[in-house]
Amino acid sequence: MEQILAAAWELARRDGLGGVSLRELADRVDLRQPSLYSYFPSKAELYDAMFAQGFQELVEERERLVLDPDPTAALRQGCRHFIEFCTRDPVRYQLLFQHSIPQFSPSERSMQISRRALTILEGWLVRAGVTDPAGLDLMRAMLLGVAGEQIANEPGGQRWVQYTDDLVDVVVEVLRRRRSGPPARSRASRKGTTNA
Amino acid sequence: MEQILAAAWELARRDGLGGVSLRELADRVDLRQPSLYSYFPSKAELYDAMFAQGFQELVEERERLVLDPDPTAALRQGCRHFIEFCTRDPVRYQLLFQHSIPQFSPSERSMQISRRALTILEGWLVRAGVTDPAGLDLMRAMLLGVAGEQIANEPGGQRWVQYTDDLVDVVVEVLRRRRSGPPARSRASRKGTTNA
DNA sequence: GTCTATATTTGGATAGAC
DNA sequence: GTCTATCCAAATATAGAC
Repeated sequence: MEQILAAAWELARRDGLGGVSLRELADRVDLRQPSLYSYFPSKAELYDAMFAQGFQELVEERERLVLDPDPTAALRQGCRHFIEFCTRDPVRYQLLFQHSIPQFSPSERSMQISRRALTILEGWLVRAGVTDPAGLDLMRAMLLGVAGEQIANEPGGQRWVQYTDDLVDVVVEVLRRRRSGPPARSRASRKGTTNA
Repeated sequence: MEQILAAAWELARRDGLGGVSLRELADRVDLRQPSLYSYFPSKAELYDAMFAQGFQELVEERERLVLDPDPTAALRQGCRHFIEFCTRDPVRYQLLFQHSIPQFSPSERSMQISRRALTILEGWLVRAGVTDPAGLDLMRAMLLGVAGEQIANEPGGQRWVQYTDDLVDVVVEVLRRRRSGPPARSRASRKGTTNA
């Protein structure tokens, strides 16, 4: 079962997520194709297991991180790890963070694991003084944006990744500004906001 | 031909990009399936035409924008439009900005159109005082991150979109800091940088 | 350019014996 | 749980007449 999942990841890395075929998957683990149905009632459930496993890995790696005592440094560290986690395995990134397999949507059980990962990030943010829920949204969007561009345009490189720390700092700063600063500028009250 | 592309987009929105079938596409335009091969030598070329059309739309919409005289306001405006452009049509976003059809990669002709779109964004940045090439990279990453999260988690909503202006400010701020600040802090020289 | 007819491949999934 | 055998559906693509 573990072997099946491992082989599925291998195939996904070679042929793309959608290109995983149960026939070849069975071959890889020395089974006949129908035998896979003893493990997964459908292909969608295979994807679901991969999804759960991916987030499980993220959670475990995050729990294993030895974080700096300084909360801001710890946050930077956690964010760098996340970017590295994404770029390390683009296919996993695709399954976990892009909804690129239309016939699959994660089960409730899998969603719970993904929420555990999110909760950890939230903890880092709170400890760094970011309590605004917007902080979580912004940070996620930013990190996924950086990871996505890095993967799409320069897999394995550093061109985007190198800015992670700076981006984290500034996002924290913006959120701090929104909290303490002048009553957050609304779109309407700002100069030059009209579109088209 | 125009009709074929329009029908293809409709199908893509309904069944996903990968789910576009030439049979049904032919039906929609009152043709038999093999007749499509008079228009496109392969399905990949159909995707390529859609890709080119999508970026063509972006370029034209950008050229039609009436921008604020203040360069920073104009930049924000352009970025807001981009986010709106992405969220308006998630499938188009997927084809243009995620590489989610493995068997397709854009032709040189299509890439040229996409580069025209990028050049416009670059112009906005330069006029707003961002000349560092990293500015373009970061801005793209941020915008795609926001659009992606918005589409994935709350299609049609504003939860992420509302931070667009702030993110633009973040990017500008990061670049300003790197330009003027102390000789850009390297990862190694910073406190608490060790991972794991 | 468009048609009919068909080739060819490849999926996921099921039935039923062992 | 695993197998053999098979089903069924769907897809892209080609051949050749009109």
